[in-house]
Amino acid sequence: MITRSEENYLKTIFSVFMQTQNNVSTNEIANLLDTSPASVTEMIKKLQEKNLVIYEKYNGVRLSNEGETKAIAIIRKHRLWETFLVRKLDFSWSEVHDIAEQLEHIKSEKLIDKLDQLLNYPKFDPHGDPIPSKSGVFNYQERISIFEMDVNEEGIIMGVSLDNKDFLDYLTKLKISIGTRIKVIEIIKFDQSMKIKFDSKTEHISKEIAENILIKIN
Amino acid sequence: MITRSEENYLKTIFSVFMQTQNNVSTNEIANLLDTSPASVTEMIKKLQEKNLVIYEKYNGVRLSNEGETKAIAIIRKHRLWETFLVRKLDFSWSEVHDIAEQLEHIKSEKLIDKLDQLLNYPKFDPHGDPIPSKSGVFNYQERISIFEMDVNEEGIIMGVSLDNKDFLDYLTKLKISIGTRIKVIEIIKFDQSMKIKFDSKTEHISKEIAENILIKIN
DNA sequence: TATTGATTTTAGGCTTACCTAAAAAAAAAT
DNA sequence: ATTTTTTTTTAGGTAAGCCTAAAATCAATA
Repeated sequence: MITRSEENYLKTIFSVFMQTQNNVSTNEIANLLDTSPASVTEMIKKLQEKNLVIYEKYNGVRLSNEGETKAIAIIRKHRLWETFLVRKLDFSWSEVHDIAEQLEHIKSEKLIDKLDQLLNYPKFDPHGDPIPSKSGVFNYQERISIFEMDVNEEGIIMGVSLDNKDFLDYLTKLKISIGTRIKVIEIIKFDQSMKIKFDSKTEHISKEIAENILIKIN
Repeated sequence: MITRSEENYLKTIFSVFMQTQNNVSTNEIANLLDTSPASVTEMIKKLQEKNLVIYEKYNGVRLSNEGETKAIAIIRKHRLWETFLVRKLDFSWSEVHDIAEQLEHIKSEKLIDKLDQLLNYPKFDPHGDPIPSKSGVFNYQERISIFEMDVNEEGIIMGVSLDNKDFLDYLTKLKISIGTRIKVIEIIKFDQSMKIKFDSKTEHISKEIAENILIKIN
């Protein structure tokens, strides 16, 4: 049996490894899970005992195949629950993260299969992140941030790289959501803020905002 | 903050007290929660510290008003989730108990409110048990077991008093469900088994089965 | 290359929720 | 009314998952 805490470690190691493709450091895990490095070392040893991670002292950790399978299953559950909360219970995309953090630990394969079916086998969650299939396959979509776009370039918003309530609420206020087609009008050199056009109106967004909105280029 | 384990104790104390109207004994809680009497004593003390129970050594325990409010909220969550699983995810009534045992501990008032709304504020769960309202009010329904009925008496099935998979699967096989109108045809003195008629067919059920099917008398 | 600084691990503790065994109290039976 | 049985509590222990402080190792720089 895998505990809730172990699941959180696996999920964290998975997502950091995804981004860096490098062994994940003790400190980084500690920061992300808001715990002490000492606790992380301890837990990593336990996960190693269970053959869920590959670990060498002072050299960071990465998931074993078995650990990766488990991590993907948790991410699948998290994203399916988020999709359910938004689509069926009318939550906004800024509210669902914390609830899904709890729901992702519910143990019932059948429940997830039925949820998947109810939602008609969604490929992306409300934030535009891919939902792995039951067999663990992700439907990746090449995306870049608005910040990486040039003046006059156009794109369709495909997701966000930050799951923070204030950020998402601000996007909602601007009426920016997944599927919105945008065009870069101007880039202000001084602070790297950007003027963008969408739905026939122009808005001015900061660098921080631009960096966290992801688009697919045509 | 109230832990998952504490919630399970409150729920257990509540449901036993409901049936007996007496202080609940340490042993009984231990049996129901499949734990040792010593652990129960320990936990009860903790709940007393938190003002969730009223306890006197060697004299059993009952819930305080605050404890009762908490217990009812958990039961509400459990029964709403069961209703959701059956109605929206097509689970059978025999499958939902264990999953709801997990889901009932999810902490989000808004989630429960939205679930309640999605299900159109149900008053009874799939087993015929009342779902307390948000304010904690139960919609009681006087019920007796088939076992208490006399020959030729009729009634409508309103629920079951046992949430056991084999029992519920058997009822499903017999095509007995909530709403079914039945009539007692014969009572076999020897083993107290009963012949009952419903949907224009006659079935023979044991005492154990009859005791756990609840009807409302006309 | 030696030293400084950052990271990681070890050592020893704490809390929660369990446990068993023994003691104490209550209830039942003689 | 005393003894026996049952129930409950106390005492002392365990594992999981966290902690801090100190030691060990690694990395960076003089």
